[in-house]
Amino acid sequence: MKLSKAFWQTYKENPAEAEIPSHRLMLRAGLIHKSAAGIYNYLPFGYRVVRKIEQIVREEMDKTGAQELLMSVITPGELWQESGRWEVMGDEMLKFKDKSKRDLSISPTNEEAVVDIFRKTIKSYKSLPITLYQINTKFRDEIRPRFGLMRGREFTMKDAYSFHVDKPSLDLVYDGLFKAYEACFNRMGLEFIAVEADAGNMGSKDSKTHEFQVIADTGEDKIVYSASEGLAANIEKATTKRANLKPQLTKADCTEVATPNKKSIDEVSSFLKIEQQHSLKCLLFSSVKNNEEEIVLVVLLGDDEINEVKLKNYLGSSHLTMLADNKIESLGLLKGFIGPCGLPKNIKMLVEEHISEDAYYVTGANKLDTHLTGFNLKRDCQSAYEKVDLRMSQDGDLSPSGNSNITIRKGIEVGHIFQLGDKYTKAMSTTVLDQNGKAVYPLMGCYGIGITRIAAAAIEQHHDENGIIWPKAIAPFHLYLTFVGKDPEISTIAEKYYSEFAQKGYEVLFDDRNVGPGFKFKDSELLGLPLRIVFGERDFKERGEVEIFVRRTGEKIFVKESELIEKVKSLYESAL
RNA sequence: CGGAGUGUAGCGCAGGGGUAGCGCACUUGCUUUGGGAGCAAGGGGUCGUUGGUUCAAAUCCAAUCACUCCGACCA
Repeated sequence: MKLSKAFWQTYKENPAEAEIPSHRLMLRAGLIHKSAAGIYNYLPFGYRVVRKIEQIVREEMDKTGAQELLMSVITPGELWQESGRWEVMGDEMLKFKDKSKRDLSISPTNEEAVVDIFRKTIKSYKSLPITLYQINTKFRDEIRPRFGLMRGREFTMKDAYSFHVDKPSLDLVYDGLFKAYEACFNRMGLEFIAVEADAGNMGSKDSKTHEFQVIADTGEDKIVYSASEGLAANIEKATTKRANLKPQLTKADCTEVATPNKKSIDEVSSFLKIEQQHSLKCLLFSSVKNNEEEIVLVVLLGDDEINEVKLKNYLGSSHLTMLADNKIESLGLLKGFIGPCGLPKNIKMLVEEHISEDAYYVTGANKLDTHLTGFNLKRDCQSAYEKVDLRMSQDGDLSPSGNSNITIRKGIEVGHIFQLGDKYTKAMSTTVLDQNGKAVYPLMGCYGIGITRIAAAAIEQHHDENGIIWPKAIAPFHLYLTFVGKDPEISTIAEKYYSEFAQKGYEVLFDDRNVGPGFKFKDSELLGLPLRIVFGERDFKERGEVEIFVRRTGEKIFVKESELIEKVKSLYESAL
């Protein structure tokens, strides 16, 4: 590609709308344009990256025996009504009507559509297992789209669905796709971790589910990680042990103390001069399950945070929110002085596992400006309670065995695989005949990769102050080639090598623009191709040397013209 | 949806009742070629939209829309 003919424009200034590196750099490097909030146009150079990512995913999927198809972007409403998700998906699903008032949606995901295709074709266990996948546009009307391609509303996803007669078959395919995902992200040169995840409302409780997280500081997910124990889990799911826990075991009477206007754990503990871990934090939640509301009191150590995902899973609630202030008041409780004693009857009480039944704590007295000291759960609490793991893991925690420290890293979720069980086949009355001629609901797995999000994640992980540093497998071109100087001889020889490299199979971006060298260098570094080759009047005419610049290391290597092709070959092959 | 903020040229911004501005980008010419060049000449705007106040509104007021950021969602 000759740059003088390319549809490409870079920007010197940072766009005001972009906050994180990938978004900024993709806009500055002329890869994408915003069309509306969370909706982007992919410009030619940006689309090349997307296509490369797609191609790697396609190749690895094909290797597993999965078969590619393409489902319509629009899914008829009746399929969603059949599975029961027309309502469940809520505002996230873009719904509309056609001219005959039929309900339609722009697919946020395709379980319903693929089950419908499946059931029209497959009738026998002999056809199973089978895995179908597509690479297609999805639309999710996110509550808050942000960070460019990182959380767009419209995005490209690879979504795969597998069908099985039994769990061993599902496990086998699941593990195969797990490995295929690892292969994809390795080929793309991404540092990632596969973590145990929360299934959300996708699968049943015993289903396996893993997320593939690209490690990056701007990631929105937290990963709890311990290499030595093979622990890697999304913080939503992770169970870890507290380090340095020193419960207050000296026997004490349960006494009321005045704590005028001291409401937070911070305020109370410093007022009473105690450690925060010797106080109890009491939080009220409203949990909705089967359309019935239940009020739940959660008791945590003072310096712990609640993990709402764990709470929601434990309660099996469909909606979970912190109880609104006016509702707390209507229960006769006082925010800031809530405690486990003297609660209204219909409140369910959950106590975090790390709270010791032998220890004495400070907690709210359910009385204005008053706390209790010397509170012991076994002795002083009248209500029944359940002990549950509900805390958010913290940096400095220990692994579940207690033998090693964990670290918390931030990640960008680029892939997620689930075992769905028979949730959708059952809901949509889809059966196949097994060996005994009996109709059974096939089990399903589903497997997503965020294609366009990967482009952003790769930049988050690989960039510097000058621009993008593409991993070579997904760079829009392999080589950037240009010349510096006015002499026509120098541009002619550069152009000759442009053809020569192209003939050898490289994708070459030839910068033949009539602009100064600084301009070319800045643009090339912003775009971030792995290698830059420069024919400079100075070096080439005086010493017959050509410069090769390695974007990732910043290294400049000078070679004789005769060695150029070999050197580029070896540098390119060894590049990440 | 709650909270905060921004809308003026393609991009980044200034201006603040009376003539629409700057830098970058763009066009033309000449010069320039190893780190986003110089000179000269140009093109480009319903100042987000609608309504109000006023002799006069980009500017004041109101409504509305869009976008960005912080919280519940997810590839």
